[in-house]
Amino acid sequence: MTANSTTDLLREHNLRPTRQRMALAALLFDGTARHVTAESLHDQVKDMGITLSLATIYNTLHQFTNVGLLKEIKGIGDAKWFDTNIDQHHHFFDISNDHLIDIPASSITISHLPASPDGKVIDGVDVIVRLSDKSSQKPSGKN
Amino acid sequence: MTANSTTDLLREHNLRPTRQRMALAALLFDGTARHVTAESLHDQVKDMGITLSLATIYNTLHQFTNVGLLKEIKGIGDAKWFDTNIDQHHHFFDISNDHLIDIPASSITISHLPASPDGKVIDGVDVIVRLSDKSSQKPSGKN
DNA sequence: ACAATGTTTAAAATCATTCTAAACTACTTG
DNA sequence: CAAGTAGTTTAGAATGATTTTAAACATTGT
Ligand SMILES: [Mn+2]
Ligand SMILES: [Mn+2]
Ligand SMILES: [Zn+2]
Ligand SMILES: [Zn+2]
Repeated sequence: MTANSTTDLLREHNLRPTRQRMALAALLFDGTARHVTAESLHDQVKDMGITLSLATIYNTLHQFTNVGLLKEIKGIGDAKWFDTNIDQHHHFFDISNDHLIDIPASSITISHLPASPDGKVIDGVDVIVRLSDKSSQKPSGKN
Repeated sequence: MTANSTTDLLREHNLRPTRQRMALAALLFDGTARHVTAESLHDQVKDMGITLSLATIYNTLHQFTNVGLLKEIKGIGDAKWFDTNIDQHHHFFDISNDHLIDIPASSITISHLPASPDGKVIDGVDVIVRLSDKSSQKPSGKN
């Protein structure tokens, strides 16, 4: 991704192309699916020798989310995650290394969902499939 | 639920029937399905005129979880929830009032789940169906 | 260049949760 | 019923993720 297309991306979303936002947008929107936390992103930019405050990371992640460039995922581990895949989809969550893997909404079928309570409407469905290592077996009933 | 059966319940799980644990167990294990956070439970006992510290609520919720009397639910709102329904099941989450409603695992069917990555095994599947009020429509494409 | 507005940042604040260590209570033994 | 021991409760401090504040700084339009 060129510096120029990153500038355009930001401008198209009414965000000034500051040094900080350029760095983060270049990292995030390189075309590959990414799942980051504020901390993981902070560490990633630090590793590239770029210094920017954690508050800016939070600001920027929220701004990107507000303009529809990112989606927020809650309920994974202790921190909030941000997802460059903004399509409605689900996740594998590998608890052994805190990694998220996308599951396209189309590759999962949920049937027999009970009717919503009266006056309520379904806003969305989130499926999280927890993964662990084959070796570290869950304790079974008898032992 | 009698005071005595609450005592027995605690003893069966090697927990001394203290005043605090008796009050919490009586509230939680009355046979109805309950979803609580530490704060909501704290407020509930306070309303009954019982005083006990938030640290004790946390301690007790964890102890009850450890002995299998409760199940912890993560990923709902900002706080941890504890569930008196310890069977594997799913949830409706009403975002307008922060209420959880159980969905029995048997009343939902998930098919076509992609294969787990190599060396990984499925540890569990959590489905959260977000509910909102029929009136408060989500903004649609055109308006 | 100038003003206006948007952005970044260090530092403080917030909020849920956990930890610490001292006071207290329940259970056991004599 | 002591007294001892182990388990429990609690206030308050600590933690960790996130948000807020307000002052410095950068970008944009004129
Ligand atoms: Mn960091
Ligand atoms: Mn409270
Ligand atoms: Zn994703
Ligand atoms: Zn439940």
